Amino acid sequence: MTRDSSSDPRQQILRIAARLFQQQGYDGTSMNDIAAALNLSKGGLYHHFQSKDEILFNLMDHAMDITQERVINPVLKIADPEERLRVLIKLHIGVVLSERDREITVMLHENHPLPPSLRKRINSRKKDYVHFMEKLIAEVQRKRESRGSVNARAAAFALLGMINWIYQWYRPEGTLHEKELASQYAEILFAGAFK
Amino acid sequence: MTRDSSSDPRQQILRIAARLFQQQGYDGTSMNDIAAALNLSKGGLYHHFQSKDEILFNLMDHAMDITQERVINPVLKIADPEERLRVLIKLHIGVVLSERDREITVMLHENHPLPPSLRKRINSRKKDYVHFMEKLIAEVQRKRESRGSVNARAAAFALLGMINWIYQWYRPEGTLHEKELASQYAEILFAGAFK
DNA sequence: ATGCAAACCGACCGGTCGGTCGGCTGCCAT
DNA sequence: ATGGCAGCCGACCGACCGGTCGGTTTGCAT
Repeated sequence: MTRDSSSDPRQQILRIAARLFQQQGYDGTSMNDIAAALNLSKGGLYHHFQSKDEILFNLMDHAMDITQERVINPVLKIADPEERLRVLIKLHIGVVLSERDREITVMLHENHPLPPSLRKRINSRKKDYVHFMEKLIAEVQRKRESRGSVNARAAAFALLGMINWIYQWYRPEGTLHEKELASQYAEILFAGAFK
Repeated sequence: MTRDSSSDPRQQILRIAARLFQQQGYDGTSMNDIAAALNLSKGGLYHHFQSKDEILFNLMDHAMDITQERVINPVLKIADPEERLRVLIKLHIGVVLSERDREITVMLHENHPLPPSLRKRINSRKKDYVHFMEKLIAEVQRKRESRGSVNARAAAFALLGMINWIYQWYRPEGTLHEKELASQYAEILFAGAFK
């Protein structure tokens, strides 16, 4: 198999880089750090990637792949819009909090000036996701015959903010955990905080 | 007047530094950049601040001062809890979007490893703010006799996320603007997106 | 006018960064 | 056996970084 991700050196480099970028930040992580964590020399590392920017771009692109596969695709199989939205919230939170998918928080936090063309490709994928959320919310609104007092676009950004901000404060040793967080956030979006 | 903020060189340095940090990031801005923007040499700049870290700390501390004066203090004058929460949302959004107060977004985004003691002071002020929000939400819940199905703490983090995330996507030339954003977000928190 | 401290300059330092390069090594097809 | 090439090493480069320092300018109190 030519696509074994565990042995593909590029995939492995991205995994390690994601961990380091998340822990120390993009600027705070040198190419030497990455190479050393892989038991590799810097020269050896440059055999697989042409630049640090290329690593960051592929990292972020991979983060969007993860979102596609672990959030969007599963959700698309659900027929009922309301249920679809609830599951989306749960899965999106799961991905943000996942110990494994560190690429996600790197993508959320780092807005390093990538070369414009690469930057546009990432931004475009992000926008697609917002639109997906917006349409889903609008669909639920239609089905619920809500008075339309809330703009679906604003609601999408609100939901995105709630969830994506979690990485800024979440600590595993804290009192709030993934499961309740998902149900709480869903409750807020569906009925507000004061039902 | 010894406390004229417009002529106090330290205040002016912080203002310029905030603008540069917001535009280029903390690591992407050199002490030379800051000095040049002030028509100053690097040596001259070090006459006012001992280190780059000291600038960042004072910037963040100032951001918390702004939050105190422009959000918390005005809100404390309001008697009715529900009205207090609505105004808090509006004022907090105003501060995040303010062209003038760039310190806020720098504080939101940069989590550069400050010396632990300084870091703790900032984190402590942030925590105070979360607690303030949480208590206010709990107060509204009590007054509304809500079924308590939503945890006030989770709601506080959700609200904080919605608002603080705005700087990540907001563009002045876009369709969503400050005023509607405030009313939309208040509506979502109070009654959900599907009333 | 003069003394003095705050403000400032610009050259400089050690160190680190992203990135380069010439050459070595081990595997695989022929 | 051998040619070729992906994978890798480690020494190296120029640029730039945060920070220092000795000396000069400036403005104000006396």
